Order: sequence, then structure tokens, then C-alpha cells
Amino acid sequence: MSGAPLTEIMEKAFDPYLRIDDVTVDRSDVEMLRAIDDCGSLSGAADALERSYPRLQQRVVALEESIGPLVERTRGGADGGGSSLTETARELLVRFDRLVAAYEGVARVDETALSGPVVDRDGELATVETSVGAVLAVAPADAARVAVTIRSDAVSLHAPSEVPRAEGTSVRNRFSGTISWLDTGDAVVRVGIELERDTNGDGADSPELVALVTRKSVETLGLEPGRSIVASVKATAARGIAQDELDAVSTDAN
Amino acid sequence: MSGAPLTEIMEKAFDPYLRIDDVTVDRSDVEMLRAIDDCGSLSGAADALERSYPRLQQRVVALEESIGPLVERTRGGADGGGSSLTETARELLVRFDRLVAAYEGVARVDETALSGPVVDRDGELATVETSVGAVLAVAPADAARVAVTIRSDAVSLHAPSEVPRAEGTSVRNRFSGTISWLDTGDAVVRVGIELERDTNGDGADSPELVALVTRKSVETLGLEPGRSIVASVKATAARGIAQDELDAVSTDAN
DNA sequence: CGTCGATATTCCATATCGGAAACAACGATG
DNA sequence: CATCGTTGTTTCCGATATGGAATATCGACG
Repeated sequence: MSGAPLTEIMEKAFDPYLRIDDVTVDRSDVEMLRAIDDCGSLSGAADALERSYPRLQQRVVALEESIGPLVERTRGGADGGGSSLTETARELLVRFDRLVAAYEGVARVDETALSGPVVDRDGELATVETSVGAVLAVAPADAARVAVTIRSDAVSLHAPSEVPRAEGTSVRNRFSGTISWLDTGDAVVRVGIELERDTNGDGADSPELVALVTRKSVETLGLEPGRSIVASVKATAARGIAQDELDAVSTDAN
Repeated sequence: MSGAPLTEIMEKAFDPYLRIDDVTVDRSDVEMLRAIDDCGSLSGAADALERSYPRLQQRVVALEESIGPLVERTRGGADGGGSSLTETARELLVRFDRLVAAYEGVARVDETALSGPVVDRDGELATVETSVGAVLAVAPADAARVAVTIRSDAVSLHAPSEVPRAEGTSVRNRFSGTISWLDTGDAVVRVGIELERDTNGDGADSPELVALVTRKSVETLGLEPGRSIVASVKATAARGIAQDELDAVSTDAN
């Protein structure tokens, strides 16, 4: 089953927005404020964005009703006037950028999924028995079986001889494996790691983990296919989702 | 100037969706498929969601045109027929859940922002001079000055005596500091860390870093206010956003 | 005091969304 | 074998939101 290559054609995306007292500030609002800042006027912004002036102006008013002054408007003068952003508007832009940057990271990064039953639980922290051993992850309280998602930028690699002692770090998950492939970018390298299977747990998952590391790390650690490596993941960066009846899905590259 | 308590009333949010060959599968689509699964029929789902049948059915058709068969339909019979989800639809639901879980993680986690000029660059990897020393982060290529955001779930803590050698791990950023506060949840603990200031860099930032760790780690490492600690962050988990002219914003709890 | 460029406002065309109603399919039932 | 009940399918119409053309208003500058 699942003969359709859904993974291939599917594209993760998102619409971030900030909700402030009734209004939602989304991408187009931010784009609009930026254009106003650049052009120095509402009408100029409308031209630049090829939007109608009335709508744009109304949108500014609507935003200001909930948020407060965003655009300082001036009328008259040799140049007819103009507008500039208030400090509040600038802060809004910064906030939005940070939000996007954070989400963007999620969308651009590979994820590995390991699934299995919850064998122990302490509040929102669950111990999950997977094909590669026990994994500690944040998971919803009502899940008996979860799929644990691990972002590749949360995976750290260590030389087998240099693995920090468990007592000395806050990193709770540790996996031994062998590097199976490298995908080298300009400064960042994706590393495919074939994990050692554990005796317990289901065998359903492809035991592959993807790590995102710097090229510098690749050189320092001497990473290359066939090499043994230890991967570690913070429990708080491993997120489980309830999966009581749905079947497992394995590694997902995007 | 910036007198408005924007942070207080602002709420991060997002609309995740999957783009598949022209159509976008969003929350309501997923909700619809779930309802069809639960009710065993399109009409039942329409009732349950209090949506009109025609729209719901048309939406199913529209999705299927781009994605492929999602709903197996049967007409006639004692019970008049019914519908069930295909394997493709089930996979879609799992995919969406994972996407939401990943984004959800971003929204729920604290972020620390450190800003400063880019002093070195290798592709998308930049070295940023901050008030607490040089930070290696992923940053847009055209930024001369960036704000680096660090998610609290990407921060690992180590006892000062157990810090792994730089040659042995892929973790490139390291900060020494003192624990200033602990916020203990049921299983997860937020740790506030006052970082040691560096001689270089701007002094604009509040040099505080927030880490999210398990309670177990708190016990094992003996974390408590006043204690010296070493925090480490993978370069690939530190994301910079361009900030050439906008002013810095410091720590942001949500 | 007229001018000019920008801000505010009014009003209308259009696309989109949502729902009511009629229609078709199909197996069980008598 | 006609009837019935439930569900899937289609058609059509009204409400709502969206976008834009035209117009009125403002105010420092020369």
C-alpha cells in the first residue's frame, strides 16, 4: 500500500501570523508595511505592490485600530506629504521576521520519525520503545503509541571515543550508528546515519537518522561513509505525536 | 518610543499546510478527512462539522484531482452506502500531524536573541560577534548584521568538568555562564542562564540564554541558581535574521 | 492664494464562499 | 419486481468578501 509517492510531490509550507487583539498580521501586512517604509508613502506602496490604494489604506487603519499607531502620516507640502513607520511598526516587523525564521527552519530541515509504544511516562515526557532502542521524547499525555519526530538540526554527532558521559550533560538520547551517506552543501552538510537496531521494539521503521552539521564538523570529525558515529538528541527536541491506530511512516526528506 | 507592550498582547500563530501539485491541504481539509473517517460517510461528516454537503464533496473531488484517490465511496445498500479513507489519505493525515507537531514546537518554545555584526562567512554559515562572544549560525547571505535566534530546546547543558572536546563533537557554539533561575514544570524545566560577557561585541543584548531540559537532567547535573554551567548550541540550530538597520530585541518568552 | 502630491472616502463590479433543493445510484425488503 | 431509505452527485442562487475606479479632502510650499 501507499504506492503513491506522496513524499516526492509534497511540500511543507505555512502561513505565519501574529494575532494581536482581534486582528491577524500576516505576510501581506508585513509586506505592506515594508513597502510603505521603502516608498515613504501609502500611495507609493500601493503602486509598488500593484494593489489599490483604498484597500491598502483601509488595511492600515484596521491594523492601527487594534495595535495602535503604525504609520505616521503627513499631508501637504511641496512633495504632497508622505508617511513613515512608527517604532511600534518596526518592532512588529522584527517580531515577524523572527517568527518566520523559526518556522522556516522547520520547513527546510529533514525529519526522522521513529515510532513505537510508550513504555514509561513522566508528565509530558515519554519513553518510547523503538526499533533502535528507548527514546525519551516530549509527547501528548493520551498517547499509547507515538511517532517521534527528530529534526536534523537537533542531532549532534560525536566521535565514539569522545562521547560525553551521561552524567555530565543534559542530552538524554544517544544512538550508535554508521554513516551511510553525505550530502554536502556550501557550508552545511546533511549526514545519513544507519542506526544499530535494538533487540526490542518494532522493526517497522527504517532506522535511518539524518543530521545537519557544518562542513567544519565533517572535517574535524572525519565523517565519511562507513564510519562509526554516535548521534545524540535532546529529549526536549524530540517531539512525539499520538499514533494509536495509524501506521508508521519512516524517514522523510524535504 | 516602543512604549507599547507589544510583546504582552502578541500571540504567535501559524497556518500549516501541505502544497501538493496546485492544491493546498490545510487544517480544515484534514479536519474534514478525519470526520469522514469517523462518520464513515461524506454526509455524516458534513453534519458533524456543520458544513454543507455540496461544498464538502466538491472539496474532496478537488483534492483528489491533484493528489489522487482519497476517499473510497460506495452508493446504495441497506445503509445507503458510505465512504472510507484510502491509504494515501491516511498517510496525508500522518504527514500533517507531524508538520503541526514540528511547528507547534516552535511556537511553544522560548527563543533567545543575540545580535551583532557578521565578522566571517562561509556560504550560509556566518560568524557573528555578539556580546557573549562569537556565534556560528545559519544566516542569510546578504546580512551584514544579524540577530541570531536560539530555540531553548536546542540548548544543551554540560557540567564544566565534562565539556566535550571541540574536536570530538559537531557542536560548534559554546557559552559559559551561571544559572540565574529555574522554572520547573512537570517533567520539563526551563533554565535561565546568565552568560559571561565577552570583551568584544556590542553590549546591547541581555546576555541571557534559556535552555529547556528534562527534570532528570536538572537532578543529574545538580542544576540550581548560582551554579556554573556550560551551554552548547549547534550552529545549524542557530538561525540568524538580517538586521542591518533595525534595532535589537532581546529575550522573548512566550 | 493657487498648486501639487499625497491622504481619505465613496461607490460599484466581481469573484468566492456557503447552502437549499433537486437528482441519481444502489441494495435491502416485502 | 416495485418500493424505500440512505448516501453520493449535481445545479443553481443568494450572501459575503475582495479589489479597483472615481472623487473629495488636506496642507505646506512657492
